[in-house]
Amino acid sequence: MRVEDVCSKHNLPASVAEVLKKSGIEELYPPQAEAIRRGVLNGKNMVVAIPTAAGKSLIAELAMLKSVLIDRGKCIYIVPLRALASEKYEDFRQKYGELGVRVGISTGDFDAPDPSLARYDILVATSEKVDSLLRHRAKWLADIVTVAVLDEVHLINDPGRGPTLEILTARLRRENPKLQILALSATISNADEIADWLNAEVVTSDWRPVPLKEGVYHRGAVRFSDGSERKIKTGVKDVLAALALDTVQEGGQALIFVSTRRSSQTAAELIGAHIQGILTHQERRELDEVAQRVERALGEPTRICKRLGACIRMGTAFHHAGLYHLQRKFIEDAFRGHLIKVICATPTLAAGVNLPSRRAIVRDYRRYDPMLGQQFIPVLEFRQMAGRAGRPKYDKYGEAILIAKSKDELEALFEAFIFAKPERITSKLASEPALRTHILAAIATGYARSFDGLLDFIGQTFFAHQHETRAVAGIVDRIIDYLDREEMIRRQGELLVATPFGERVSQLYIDPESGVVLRDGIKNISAAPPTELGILHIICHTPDMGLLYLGRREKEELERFALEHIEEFLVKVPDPYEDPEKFEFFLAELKTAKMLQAWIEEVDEDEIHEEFGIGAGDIRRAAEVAEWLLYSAHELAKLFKIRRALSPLRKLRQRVRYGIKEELLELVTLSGIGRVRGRDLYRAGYRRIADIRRASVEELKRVPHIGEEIARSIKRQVEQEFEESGEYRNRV
DNA sequence: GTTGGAATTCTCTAGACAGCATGTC
DNA sequence: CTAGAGAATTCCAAC
Repeated sequence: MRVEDVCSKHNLPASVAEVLKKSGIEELYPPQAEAIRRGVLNGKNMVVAIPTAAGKSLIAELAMLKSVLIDRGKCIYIVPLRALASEKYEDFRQKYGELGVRVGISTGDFDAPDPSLARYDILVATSEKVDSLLRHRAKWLADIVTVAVLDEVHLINDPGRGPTLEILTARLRRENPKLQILALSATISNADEIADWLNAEVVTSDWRPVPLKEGVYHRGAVRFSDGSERKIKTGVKDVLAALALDTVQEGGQALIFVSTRRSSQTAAELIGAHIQGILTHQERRELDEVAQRVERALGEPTRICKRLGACIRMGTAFHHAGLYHLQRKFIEDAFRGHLIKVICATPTLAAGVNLPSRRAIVRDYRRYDPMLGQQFIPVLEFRQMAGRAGRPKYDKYGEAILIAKSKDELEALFEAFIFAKPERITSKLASEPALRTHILAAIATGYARSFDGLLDFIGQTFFAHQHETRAVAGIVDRIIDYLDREEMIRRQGELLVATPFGERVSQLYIDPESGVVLRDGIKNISAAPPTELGILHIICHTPDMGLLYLGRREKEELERFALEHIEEFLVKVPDPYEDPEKFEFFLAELKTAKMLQAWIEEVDEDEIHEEFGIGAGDIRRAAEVAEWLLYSAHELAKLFKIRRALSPLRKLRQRVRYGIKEELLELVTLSGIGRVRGRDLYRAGYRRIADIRRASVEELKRVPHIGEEIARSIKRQVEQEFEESGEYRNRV
């Protein structure tokens, strides 16, 4: 089926076909053609469950273009990751911008100036962001959407985030019954069940644009499921290095999936030692540039940065969430550019951005679970890793390889992964934390106003499709009691109404439990001003804050530390003997709070890495969440009129945001000035905005990390400020 | 004593969404 | 209760 014919048949302008032709798309893939035949362009709902890279997105794109260009419709494209959102946003804008289609993006870290759909035809957003938008302007947004795309719907299976996806889908549909829903999924075994729920057609297929050979390595050879075999004879002893080298020698690349960050690092180093030798001079030079960029991604290179740099110079890299996101991006780009030959990654890469490779090696197909020990990873996850194999246009076929250590294991791996059916997706909505949040939101937005209304609302979710709605009646009842008791809602006869507290908690997008913790914490601030540690601990006590891993040897010291600071905590410290488990949690909270404190004391990232066992990426992520919670605490303090708490919370929020001591707060209000440059300026004697106003651009340029551009920019800013008000802000 | 390597014991374990108001290094 | 990789530590032989 040709794109051109599809366009003319469905009244799409010929320019659409031209635009797609430019991206190399003229002929539709079989699953895409199937979707057209089943009526995606006639407004049919559709579930598309096909492998990665089999062209799911284009199906949705055609449907969106039809809606936008012909019916003046508005579309939202919902993804599970920010990185995916920006990838889609760039892609859509680049491809369809010239058709006059206005594309916007809205995620927590990157928001269009006005994410209202009025300005855009297609809005790309994360599911939580869409949920949040619905909470702020419920009806209006849902009203105007004509096409909603749920990318990676199999995320419904995720206990933490799946419920959000169900809820927002149910809300969008109820608000606009004519809404066209397109659900895109990896191959799963119950796509039909989801289709049934959405009243949709199903397209399932195993078809791939680049054929995939799946096999298991054992004793010097890979046995593929099609019966073929490939001997690995590189002369290298280490199996992993041999498998990588084998494909690199023939001009391919390899992605290697391991289960821990540590493994990814050691594997990248080990393989690098073998790859290094076959790099050309040109490649070495370019790799060195990449390595330098990675090392300079954040101020002074830390130990991890240097290790990563060393790997990159050998043509390999490790990739995990401990890295700073820019570093990850550099690595991904260099791999796409065929420069980096091998990436050793944790599962980050399996579900992340598009990054194909000729060979995908799954070394660790087990993962540790604190409850259950080592467990096989889900087939679905293996499929996503394997699906990365095969670069369109470059490789004749892709190879996905598991590594067996014995003959028995060889057979077992074929059974457990290669021939196995992917799991069934099940709703995780019936969990208390998930329902707590969404029930409050439903009441706060007036979407449901009674017990029956709530059940009715839950009745439209995937959960109700898989179970009886009544199965959650008990939990719903308990949650209503809880919300009532904590004064987030009030009962007026049968009617349920949100209090201002409940409403604010719902809009802040925090867990109701977090709202309670923050409220009680700040109410405990007595006459004496709270300490940094006390506030940071409250933040970490909240279920929204992820906690750092508590090492065995750290406990004693933390316990001592807790005792020394026992006066500062704003909650009752649990008794280690009465409730050891709770006490463990407390220590983990304390460790996390200490880490944030180190961050705002401007402790070297390298030192934080050493002491707390986390990388730059982890620090930023924790700081980001903490900042959001500090803002929330501040808002609640306003609501409850706890004046004493306002200023400390405001200051701390800014400090956590930038990772700075209080003395830099003023400098950091300048755009372009953050943790590093702020400290450099301060050290050079520029401690206040007034100092900068007195300095010349030439003088400022002498400060480290400040060049012509930045110097001019901050000069401009301070002068402007002067003109505007005659004095500058003292406030934070 | 020192050194280098093997053997043994010990330790630790993936990922990443959200507010708000504008810009990190 | 579960498992395996990698780091840390101990052990031991050869000098």
